[in-house]
Amino acid sequence: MTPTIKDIAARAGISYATVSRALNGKYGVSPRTRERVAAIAREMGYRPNAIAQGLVNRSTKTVGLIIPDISNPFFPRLVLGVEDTMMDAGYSVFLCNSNWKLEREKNAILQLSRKQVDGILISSIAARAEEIETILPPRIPLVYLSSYPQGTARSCVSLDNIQGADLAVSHLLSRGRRRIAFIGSAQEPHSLADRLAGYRRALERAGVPLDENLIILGEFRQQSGYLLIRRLLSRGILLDGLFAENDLIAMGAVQGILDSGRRVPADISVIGFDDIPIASHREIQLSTIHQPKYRIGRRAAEIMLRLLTMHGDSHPAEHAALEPELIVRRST
Amino acid sequence: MTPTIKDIAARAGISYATVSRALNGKYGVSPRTRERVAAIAREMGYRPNAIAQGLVNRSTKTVGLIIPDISNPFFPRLVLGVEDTMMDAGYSVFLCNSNWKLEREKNAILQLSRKQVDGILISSIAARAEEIETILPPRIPLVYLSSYPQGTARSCVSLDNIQGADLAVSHLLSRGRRRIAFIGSAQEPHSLADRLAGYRRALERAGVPLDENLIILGEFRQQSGYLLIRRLLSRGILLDGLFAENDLIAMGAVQGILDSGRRVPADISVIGFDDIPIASHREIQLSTIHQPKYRIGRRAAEIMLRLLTMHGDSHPAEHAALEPELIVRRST
DNA sequence: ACGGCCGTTGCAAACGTTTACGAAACCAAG
DNA sequence: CTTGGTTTCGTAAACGTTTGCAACGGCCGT
Repeated sequence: MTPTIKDIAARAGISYATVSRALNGKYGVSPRTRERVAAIAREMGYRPNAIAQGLVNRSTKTVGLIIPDISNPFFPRLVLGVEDTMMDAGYSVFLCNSNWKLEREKNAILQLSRKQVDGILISSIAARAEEIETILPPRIPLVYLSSYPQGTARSCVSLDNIQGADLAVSHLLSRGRRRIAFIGSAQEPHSLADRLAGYRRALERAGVPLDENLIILGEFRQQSGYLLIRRLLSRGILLDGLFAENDLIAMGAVQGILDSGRRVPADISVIGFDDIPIASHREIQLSTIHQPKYRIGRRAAEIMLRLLTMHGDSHPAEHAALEPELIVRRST
Repeated sequence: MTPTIKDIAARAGISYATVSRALNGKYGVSPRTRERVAAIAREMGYRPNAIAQGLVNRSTKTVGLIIPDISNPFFPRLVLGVEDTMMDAGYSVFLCNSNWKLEREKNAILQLSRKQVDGILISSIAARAEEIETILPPRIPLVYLSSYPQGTARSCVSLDNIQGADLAVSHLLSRGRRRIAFIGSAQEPHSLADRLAGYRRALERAGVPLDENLIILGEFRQQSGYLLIRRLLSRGILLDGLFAENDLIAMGAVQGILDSGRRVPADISVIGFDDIPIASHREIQLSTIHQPKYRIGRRAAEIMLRLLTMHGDSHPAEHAALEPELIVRRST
C-alpha cells in the first residue's frame, strides 16, 4: 500500500539496507546513491513506519501524559506546555484522563506500557509512590507534574504548595482577617496536605489560634465550594476570611457568601489557588496564587527529555519547585 | 527485560506460537495448557508488546486527534468526549495542537501517519478538503469534528452553524434590535462563513437591511472582541445588538461596551456562540448558542469506531449535524 | 604486479508478535 | 490393527525496520 523501504530499494536497484542507511544519514553510503535514494523516496511519498522503527530501536518517540481531567481549567495549559515541547523534540504524546481515580491512573499506565511509550508524565492523585510505581515497566522514565507521592525517587515539578498557601493566608492576615476558613478537596491528597500545612504555618507564625471547625473538605468543584461555605455560614460559625484550595472552589464559595447576604471582600475576604483563566476576568477578579501552568508543563517535558536522552545511565531525580506568586484582586 | 511471549514459552516448555494462541483465546489449544499459560503470564507480569502486535496486525489501536488549541475553552470537553469513548473501545489517542496553523495541521497528520494511527479525528481550519486530505495515507479513516472543509467526502460531526447563528440573531431581533453587528474571527474560515450566512439569513427574513459596516473580523480572542467593538463604537456607528462568532469574543466585547459607557443589554444586547463554561457564570451570564461539546466529541469517536471496525469495506460518509440550542441569559 | 586498505554495498539476523500450514498425537469406528 | 478424523501443537514466514559483518571493487604505495 504505502511504499516501504523495500519498494524504494527495488526501484533504485539496490538492497534495502542501503536505502535505510541513506535515509538515516548513516555513514557508508556514497553521495550519489544517497541523493538518488532521497529523490526516489520523495517521489514515492515514502514515510518511515514508526512502528517498525520502534520495534527494532526499542524506542517509540512517544510519551504518555496522564492527568485527572482535561476539562478542569487548570490542566489545558499544562498539557499544552508538555505537548509543545515534546513535539518540538520529535515526540508524540498520548493523553489519558484518569478522572481523579487511582484505578484509572493505573490502567492508563498499563495501556501506555503496552504501547511501549518511552516515558510517562503524570499528574497523579496517588498518596504513596508504591501505589503506582509498582506497576511501571522496569526502567522507564517517569516525572510527576504538579504532584509527588510520598516516598518516590522520581523527578517532579510542581509549585511550592506550602509556600503558596502561606502566601495566601498571610495576605488575608495582612488584611486584618483572623477567622480564616479553609475549604479543600479530598480528591488530591498531596496538594491538600501541603496547602493545609501552609495554612497552618501562616496562622501559627502570626499567632492566630487554629480552629479545626474552620477546615472543611469536599470536591474539586465549584458547586462544592458553594455548598460547603453555605453550610459553614448557616451553622453560625464566624469567619472573616476564606482560603480555598483552588479557584473553582473559591468562586463557588464567593457565590455562596453573596447568596447568604454577606459581602466580598468587606465581610469575608476570599483567596483561591491556581489562577485559572477565569479568575482574572473583570467580573470575577479573584485574588489567588498564580501557578505558571504552561511553564510547569514545559519544565516537566524538559526533564523528561533529559531522562530520555541519557537513556538509563543513572537517574538523578530532579525536583523542580517553582515559585508561587500572590495575585491580589478584588476579592480581598 | 520485560518478559516476552518467548519467555513464557520457555517457562511452560512449549512453543511461543502456542502461547500466543492461548493468550489471545484462539481456537486450537487445550484448556489445560491455556490455563497454564495464563497463570505463568500473570505470574511473570507479562504485557503484550503493542508495537510488535501493531506491526503484524497492521493496526495500532491508536487514533490521532488534532485540534487548534487545547487551552481554548471550547476544546477540553470535546477532547474528553473523544478520549473517553475511544478509551472505552480500547484505543489510545495522540493529541496534537495545531495552534490554528494549517502548516502544523499538515505536520501533525504526517507525524500521525508515520506512527501508523488507525484513524484521525481533526478539528481543521482548512477551507478546502485537498489542503489536508492529499497528504493522508491511502485508506485511513478520517472524521472532521466541528469543521468540514469544502469538497470533502469524509464523515463529519458538527453543529448546524447556520441554524445556530440564525437562532441567535433572530433572538436579538425578537428583542427589538435592528442594528446588529457581527464580530468574527478569520482564523477558522468554515464556521465563520456559516455563522455569517445565518446572520444574513435571519436579517433578510426579518426584512432588516444589511449594513456591511457592521461586520468586522479579528481573532478568536477575548482581547480581539474588546478592541474591535471599541473601534466600532468610537467611529460613531450606531448599533443596538451584537452577535459574536464565539463567547470569547462576546465577553471581550461586553467589556468594551461597558468601558465605553454603554449598558448591556439595555443599550446593546450581546449574544455569543459555543456556551463555554465561563459563559454561564453568575457574574457573566452571557446569552449564547449552546454547543454540546462532549457529545460532539463522543459522536465523532463513535463514527470513527464504526469506520474502524468495518475496515475499509466502504466508507459511507456520515454527516452528523447536531441541533443548536439558544441559551438566553442576562446579556440580552 | 601485488598486498592492503578504504569506501561502498549486500546478506542476514534481530525486534516481538500473529498465523498459515503441516506434523504428531490421540480417539473412535471399522 | 488399520484408518480416518479431530485435537493439539510446532515450524516458519511475515510485518518494516536497523545494523553487524562480510564481500566486493578500486586505489595507493611499494
